[in-house]
Order: sequence, then C-alpha cells, then structure tokens
Amino acid sequence: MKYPEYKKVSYSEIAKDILKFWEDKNIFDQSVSTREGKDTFTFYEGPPSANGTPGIHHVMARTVKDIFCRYKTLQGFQVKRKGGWDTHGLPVELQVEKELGITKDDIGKKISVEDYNAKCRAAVMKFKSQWDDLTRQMGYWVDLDNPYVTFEKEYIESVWNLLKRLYEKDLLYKGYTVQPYSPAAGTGLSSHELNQPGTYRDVKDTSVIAQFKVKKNDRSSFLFENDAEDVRIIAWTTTPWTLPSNCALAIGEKITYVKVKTYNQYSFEPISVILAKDLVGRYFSHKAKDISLTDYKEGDKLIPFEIAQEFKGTDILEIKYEQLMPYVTNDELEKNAFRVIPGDFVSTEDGTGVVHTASVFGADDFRVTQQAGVPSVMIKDEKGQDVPLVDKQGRFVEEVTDFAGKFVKEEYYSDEERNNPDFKPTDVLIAIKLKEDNKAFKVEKYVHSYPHCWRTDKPVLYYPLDSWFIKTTALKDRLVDLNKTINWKPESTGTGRFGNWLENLVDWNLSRSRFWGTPLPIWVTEDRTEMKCIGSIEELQNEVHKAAEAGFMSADLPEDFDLHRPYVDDVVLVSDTGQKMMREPDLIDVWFDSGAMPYAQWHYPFENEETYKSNYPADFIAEGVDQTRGWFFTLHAIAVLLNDSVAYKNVIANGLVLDKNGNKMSKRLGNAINPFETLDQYGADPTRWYMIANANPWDNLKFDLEGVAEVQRKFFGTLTNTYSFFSLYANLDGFQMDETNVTPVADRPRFDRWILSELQILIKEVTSFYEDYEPTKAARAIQDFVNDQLSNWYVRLSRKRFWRSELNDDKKAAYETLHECLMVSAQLMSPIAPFYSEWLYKNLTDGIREAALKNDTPLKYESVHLSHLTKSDETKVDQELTESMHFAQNVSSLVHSLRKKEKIKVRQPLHKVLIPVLKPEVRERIEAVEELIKTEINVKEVEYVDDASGILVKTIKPNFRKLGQAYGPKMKAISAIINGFSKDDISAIERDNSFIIDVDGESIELTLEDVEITSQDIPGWLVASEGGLTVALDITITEELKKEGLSRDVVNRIQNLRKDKGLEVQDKIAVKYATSDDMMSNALADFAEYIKTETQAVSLEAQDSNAGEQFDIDGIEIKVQIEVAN
RNA sequence: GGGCCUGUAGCUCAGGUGGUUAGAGCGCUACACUGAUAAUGUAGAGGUCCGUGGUUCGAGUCCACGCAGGCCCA
Repeated sequence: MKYPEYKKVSYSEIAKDILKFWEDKNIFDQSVSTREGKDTFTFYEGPPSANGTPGIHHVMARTVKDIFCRYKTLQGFQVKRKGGWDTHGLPVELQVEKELGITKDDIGKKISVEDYNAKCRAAVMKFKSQWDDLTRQMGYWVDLDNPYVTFEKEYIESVWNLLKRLYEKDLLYKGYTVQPYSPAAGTGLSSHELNQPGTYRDVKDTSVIAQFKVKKNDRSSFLFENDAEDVRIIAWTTTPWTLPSNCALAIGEKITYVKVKTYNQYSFEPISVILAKDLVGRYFSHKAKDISLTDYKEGDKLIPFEIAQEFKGTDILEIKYEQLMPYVTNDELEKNAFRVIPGDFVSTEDGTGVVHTASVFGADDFRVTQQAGVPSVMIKDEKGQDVPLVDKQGRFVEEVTDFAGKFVKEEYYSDEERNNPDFKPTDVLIAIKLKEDNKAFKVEKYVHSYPHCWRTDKPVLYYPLDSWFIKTTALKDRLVDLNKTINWKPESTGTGRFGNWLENLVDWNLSRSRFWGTPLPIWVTEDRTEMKCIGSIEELQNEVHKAAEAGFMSADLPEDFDLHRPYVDDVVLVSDTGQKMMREPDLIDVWFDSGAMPYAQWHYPFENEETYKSNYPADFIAEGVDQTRGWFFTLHAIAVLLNDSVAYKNVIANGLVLDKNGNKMSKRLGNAINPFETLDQYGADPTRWYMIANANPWDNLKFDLEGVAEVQRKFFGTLTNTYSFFSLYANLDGFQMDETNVTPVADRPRFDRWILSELQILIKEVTSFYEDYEPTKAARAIQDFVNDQLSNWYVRLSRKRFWRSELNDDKKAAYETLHECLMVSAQLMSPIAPFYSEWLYKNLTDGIREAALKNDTPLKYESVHLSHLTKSDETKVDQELTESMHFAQNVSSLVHSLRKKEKIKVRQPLHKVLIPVLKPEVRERIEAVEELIKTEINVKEVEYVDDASGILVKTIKPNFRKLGQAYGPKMKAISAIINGFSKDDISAIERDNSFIIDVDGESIELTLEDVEITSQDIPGWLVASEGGLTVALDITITEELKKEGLSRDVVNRIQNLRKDKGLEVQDKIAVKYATSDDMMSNALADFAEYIKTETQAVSLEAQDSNAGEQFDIDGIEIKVQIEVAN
C-alpha cells in the first residue's frame, strides 16, 4: 500500500475529514475506554455559560485544557472529562429582562416569578449549539453528551447537601454586609444598578474635619510633651452623620505624619494636631509661618503653627482616642474600638491622610474594621438584634439624643420642610455641635460625586444589610497552607493574586436577592429562635410531611417538585416546638454552584460515590486569570472547609486574548476575531499551535491572524513538505515500513544516528515540558526540531541518498529514520494539533495497520490519540555526535559567509578549508562529520592546524567569571594586563600553566583557568570566526577546479532543461552540446561521467549543429540539447 | 487607592545562579539554489534591553523609586 500523496493540503479540510473519522470510530470514547483500569488523571471542566456566544479566547482556554488531557491519555492515563454548563446568575436575568423590556421591579407584578424563571431556564441554553459547534471544530475533547447542568434538580440537591454540611460544622451564619441602600425605596441596590448612567451626581455637602483626642498611654506617650498637652488626630469626612458611629481611624502605614502645634480656629484653644505631612500646606497658611505660637490672640485671622514631630503611619497604629460623639458605647467598644488601624485605601490626595471610619456605613470601613477586629457601634432592637444608629428610613434612633428622629440626608425630608427658613440639615447641626465642643478643626462645603438611587433620585446610604455567610475566615490558615501545595502556573498568581487574597480573607457572602438561582435551603421561625437547614430532597419531603401533619402544608410535595423559586418559597415547615418556619428568601451566589462541581457533577453523595472518589481532587484545571477569586477560590474554599483538602493540584491561569495591537477585543469596537471564521480559514491546528507557541498561556496573547498564517506556512508547511518528500520517494521505491524488521540503529549511518539522537533528546524535553505544564516550551521545541534539524539539515543533506536508483540498506535506513522522526513528531504534537497530527500519523501508518495488529506492535492503533507516546531511549543519545553536527553546521555557515564575501558560488569547488584546533577532541568531533562538511560547502579537503604548526596567531582574553570571583575589585587592572599579553606571554602561560603578574604591587598567579585562549587568525588566509571556532578558506581556483565548477554548472543547466521539459524523475536522456570554448570543452570531456550520472544521461556528445538551448556560464557560451533516450 | 502581570530589533518572542560582542523567527535587503519547487538555503542591515537612582570590579539580569499598558479588587 502506498503512502498517500497530496498535491495541496488544506488544514481545515484535514480537520473536517479527521473529525468525521473520530466520530465514525468513536475515537474520543475509545481514548477513555481503552484506558479502563489504568491510573486516572482527573480534569475538572469549569462550566461556561451558554447564554452568550463563544469568542476566540475560548479557543485559547480550551486548547490549554485539551492539551494536558490528551497528553496524559498519550501517557496511558484514563482521563474522563465531563462537560458542564453554568446556568444561574445575574447575566441570565439581565438578558431576560432586556428581552422582555422589564426591570427587576416588574418581577412579581408584570410577570410572575414562575414565568420569569421559566424564561431564564430557556434563555440560558440559547447558544448551546454554537458552543457545541465550537467544541467540535476546534477539536476540544470533552463529554458533551452527559454534561452537568447547574439548574438540574440533582445538581441543586448536591449543592444543598454541601450547604447543610457547612451548616452542621457551624460555618454558615447570618450576619450583615455593608451595601448600597436606598432608604427612600427601602431596598438594597446591586453594583449593577449603581453602575447605571446618571446615578453618580455632583452634590454639595457639609464636610467636617473632626478632632479625635488621643488618650495618653505607653503607646502614645511619645506624642506628648507634657500631661497637659491636648493632642488630637484630625480626620475628614463628607458624611458627618456617620460620626456618632465612628469606631476607628484608618491611616496609611507608609504615609509620613506630623504633629503640628497650633490653635483651634473656633474655640481658640491651643492644640496639637496629627495629620499627613504632605497636607500641612493645605490647612496652615504659609503667611503664618513666621508668627510665634505665643503671639496668638483669640480671633486672629492668621493662626500660627509649628511642626513639632514627624513619624510614620506604623508608629501611631493602635493608639487609642476618646470617642468623638459618645451617644452609644459599651465594654466591647471601649476595649476594642476607638483606635488607629491600617487602611490600604488611605491616600494623601484629600482630607488629612486619616480617614474617619464608621464600620456600618461604608464598604471600605466595614472591610478594614473587620480585618482589624474593631466592633461596630450598634444598639439592640426590640428583638435583641444589633441594629445601627440610623434606621431603615434613614433617621437617627432615639439613643442619639441630640438628633433623634432626624433624617441623616436632607433630601429625605419633604420639600415643604426643607423650604422652612429655620430648617437646618442634620450634617450642619452636627457640625455646629462639634464646633461648640472644641471637636471640629474645620467645617466647609464640599462638592463631590455621590451615588443616587435610580428609582427615587435620592442619595443612597451605605448600610448594613442581612446576609448569609460562609465562615471562611475560620479556616483561613488551612486555606493559606493548602494553597501552598498547589502548583500554580504562573506561580505568581498563586502566591500573589490568590495568596494575598487569602491572607486578607473576609467571610464569603453567599446571599443574593434574586430570582434565578439555587435557593438557600434554610427555614426559620418567625422569632428566629429555631432554624433548619435542608440537605436533601428526601429530608425536605420528610419535613413537608411533618408540616402537613401540623396543618401548615396541604399535602406532600409532588415527585417532580422544582427546587427553584417561587415553588420552594411556598414550602412552609414546622419547627421542633411546632412553630411555622419560612424559607430565608435569599438565593446563593452562583459561584457556589460552580465551586460545588467536583461533587455535584456526579450527584454525590446521593449517587456515584466511586466515580467521585477516584476523581477527587483534580490533577489539573485551567481557566482565565479572572477566575482567581471566582472559580479557583470557590473550589478551594469548599474543598478546604469540608474536606480539609485541595480541590486541584495543578492549575493554569491563562491570560487574555487581545487584538494584534494589544487592545481588548470587543464587538463594539469591531476588533473581535470570529472563532468560527478563523477555524474555517486557517484550520484548528495552526490556530491552536499559534496560540500556544506564540506566548505562554498565562501571558496576554496579542492575537494576529498574520501569525496564524505564518505558523501555517512555516511549521505545518515544512512538516507537510517533509512528509511529501518521504511519500514521493518511498512510493517510487515501493518502500513499506516493517516494524518487525527495522535496521538496528547501531547499523545505520552516522547521519541517521544523529537525527535519531536528536529525536530522543526532543522526546525527553517535550515530555518534561508537558509534565511541567509548559505547553509553549513544548511547542517551540517541536517546531525547532522539525524546521531546523529534520527538514533543513537531515532531509536536505540526505536527499542524495534517496535519489539513488536501487533500494539498498542505506536507503532503507534513511526511510526508516525519516518515518520514525515523522511518526514521533506526530505523537509529540498531537496534544496541541490534534487533527493534523492524526492525519500525519494515519498517512504514515494506515498502510501497515493490519500487520501491526497481527504482530501487536506499537503502530497497531488506528489513531495517534489512542497510541502510547514513544519513550526517549537514552541508549540512542549520542552527545558527541550532536557536538560534531554543531561543528558541521557552524563550519558550513562560516565557509558560506566567506564564499559570499569573495563572491565564489557554492557550485565552484575549492581546494581546502583550514581549521585551527587547539584541543584534540575538537578535531575528533569535526573529523567525524568531515564528509558532510565537504559536501555541504563543496571543498576537497579539510585540514587541521594545531599548535605545532606554528602558524596560528593566538588571542588571549580574561575569564571574567573566574577572575571576578577570585579578585573582585582588582578585575579591571588584571584584565588590562591580560589584554596586553604578548605572544611570548601566551606561550609562557600555556607552557607553565602559571604566570605571575604584578597588580598594584601585589603579585598574583594566573593559571590557564583564568584566561581563554583562542586562535582567530592565520596570516595570509581568508578567515572567519565565531564563538571560538575559526575557519580559513583556500580560494585559489586552479584550472582543474574551474573545469569541475563548469561541469557542475552544466549539470545544473541540464537539470533545468529536464524540468522545463516536464521529464519524469526516472527518465533517461541523451545530451548533445556545442561550445567554442576550450576550457568548457575540456571540462565536459573530463567530467563526462560525472555529468552523465547526475543527469541520468546515457550519452553526452558534442555536435556541430546550432540546435539546443543557449546558456551563458560565467561568460562562456554553450548550447545544450536533450531528448529522452529509448 | 491596593495586589499581580507585562515592557528587549519594525512585529512576535528567547535570554539558569550577574561576566564584557544581547539572541531567534517573521518582515526588509542582497545573493545562492532550482529533482522538497506556489518550496529552500546563506548573508546583511536593524537595539537608549521603558526611565532614573543604587548595589557591584562588572547589571538586560539584583534593589529602590517612577513611567506606560493590562487584569483583578476597592
């Protein structure tokens, strides 16, 4: 059977054909089933959401995933890959709302929750078929037939089970989080609602710089000159209504602060204030600089000041101060609040470099006080629950006696009240009180941008709202420790972005006030004293049954009960003491859904326990770096909290795919690349190869279609050419690979042993790159091998062997060698270019499949993806041969450059090349490839010149590394001396391996190790050198050489004629020529045999006629005529 | 504002532990080859290694501070 030959290949056609082959023969299934019982390699598929169309970046992300799954299969592991779909969440809701032209407010009014959720369920799979197409066309192997779907009942049941286990471990609790809240509308606002245009508006507010009186103790005593000194930290706020709730002051640890002695402008009292050094100029007039503190009189316009001390933020951390507006306090507050804490958001751009912090009324405030363990200023309501000093309508509570019942924002008052001439906004009243109490440093109007509620147009408050949390902070140390065992690619994402995030962990806010998602399975009595968390459908059924008996439910739940809202909201349970229990209305964060996939994809623990166990944790996952705090975290958190284990051992966080100019791709800008068009036009393999070879997956990729075209041309084109070359000649010779009868490597020519040695090195390298999750290095190594070693060197220089007419041992060895190189290349590249490698593998092996099956040899597999990767065979590695070949390549390159300089073409033979060799082993290496060199550069002889010849001119250079370590600062002087060495000095150090020099009066002994001696010149010769290797070329062209050169030119012209006339490779010809030039005539006579052999001529005769093609060879004219013999 | 990444030839990227002449491919220019041929080979031109300081005998490499771009978070 012949090796298929192709006139022209289309990579996307190859992909289509191979795809059909895979589907017909169920190759993907086989790649899993043939590994049954082998070690498993577990991969988790991060579920995409099918409510949007896939982009080119998905091709990137999925290529990365595919590579390692295929590679491990090639290594004999069983790799199950269950696909999945992420189906819940806000994007789905928004899309539905957009389609229906409704807002969240309309849900339950214009559309029932039931209908709304039905719409969401339908919308979420809107583009599923596009995703499936992409998956197939790009060659991503994942099980699309049995995917996990997060909205399915079984999936939700598993999620509930996880939640219940958290609940039982006391890791699930209800608390609050500070969120944007509109008192006028009585509702929280999502960040999405806050990002609507027009919500942020410039408003003019009363701003206050308040004075917080420092308590003197051991920590703060360095700030006091004496007991009487009044030291205050000053902090700025644009929301004075939050001052009664102040619980801490935040400073920047790296910021420099100063203590300034001055007077209060309202009370005229002497005080010392602490603020950021950079901001002193903003509050103290330059004009007052020279006024003495003692010269100040009450009411003076210019207030004198004096900078008394300077210190870093860290120096004032933990300093305690007196509560500014002590309406509400308690022991806990007195103990742990009213102190200075670090705040990463503190800047010196405005304010004082100190930020007043009211934990319940600011998102930053909440975060930093939580991290610092500062309690909040709260009161107990009638149910004993902690509530803030401002009620849900936006009014101060009774406990804030001076301002009780007042709205904190003047916009909350009716227009009528605000228009009353005596009306004063609460912020102003607070400012007045602070001035009176000597607690205000400065009060002024300030214009800033502030968010407003899009429904009511009134300002929003940041306000504590109820939420359910997972107590991730309880196991923070384990989260951090176990993360250190995960192999992150790149490492910095694990230690930096992810590691830092874990170090600053806050509890995971699980609650979402939405409609389409997994409901929180918690039921609570009205007095909140009793609570139940439901962990399975069976448990829910049992509880409902009890509730029905208690008369709260009319019947048991039907078999097909939907766990979503609104149905689950109608379920009322009964508590152990017989009270009614209602479900907490929240849904859970969709990220919990996806983080639950290791368990829920198998409906564990209700089913598939074995499958779950053998596939946990994952060996490998990969997603975009934007998932760091998303899926990467939720997987990790759930695994650590419930199993005290990691969820994945290796993770690649890949970067973004940008356009070729480095801009983000977006449909709006029109620079988005359509993945389907790209795959169609260039083929999946070049696209995948380009993405992987061009940049590391974790770096951003500047995607340029030109680059894909280049990969196609350069790499795939070369490989295809190499295969075509093989198939052309193998078919002519009727060669067929026989695995049972290959020439032993030791018996093959040196050149074959060399490329096979290179191949072993390649296998070893590529294997270790894949093992290290370095796909880019793997791709580049394969590409270099194919382009440089195999095609450009091995095939190019072996061509003559293939051209011989008979199929002898040497030729057989050449075929076998080339076949092996191509087949192994196909295996090595198959994870990255699955279609093309399959095509190549099948071309090379389909013809011998039957024999291979019969003999049970490695090529018995019908697909490269079912085969087992060839192992690197150390015994075939020949390091010396590799070195020799390097010399051959370098010598050739140098001689080529000399020929070029002298304008002597390669066809012109030259006498010899001289190579200076100072070390005997260099000579050995070059001698091993001497024939090769002679052919490649067309010289008759290679001559080695060693030291004994006496004609070498040596150059000496200091060995900087060695000398630097030994002599450090004396380097400069020593190297100057070495560079000045005479010929005799060099001989001396070579002879004695010692040379004493004098450096600044100190004598130092140099040995040969301290210098590098090379020979870069041979007087009277044409030389070139590079990297320690020097060649000299004899460029005398004797008449004999000239004639040989001419004969070669004639061969060249005849070959052209053969080709022009469209002769077949094996056709014999008769040649006639006419020339009046004696030299040419002699050349043709002298080299007649040579010319005939090269051109497959049966005769070569001079003729008198003028027939034939006219040629001009270096100014000599000749006419040549050929015709097919026989 | 914080964390992390990136910055080397026109473009895309390499450059263990610091070592004196910073590499490759593409592109460009020239030449060669013409039985792998819509291929191929060789050579050449092309550099403020983002900037500024510092450490060192010596910095693309180490440190500090910046700048530009990006991502995530606030």
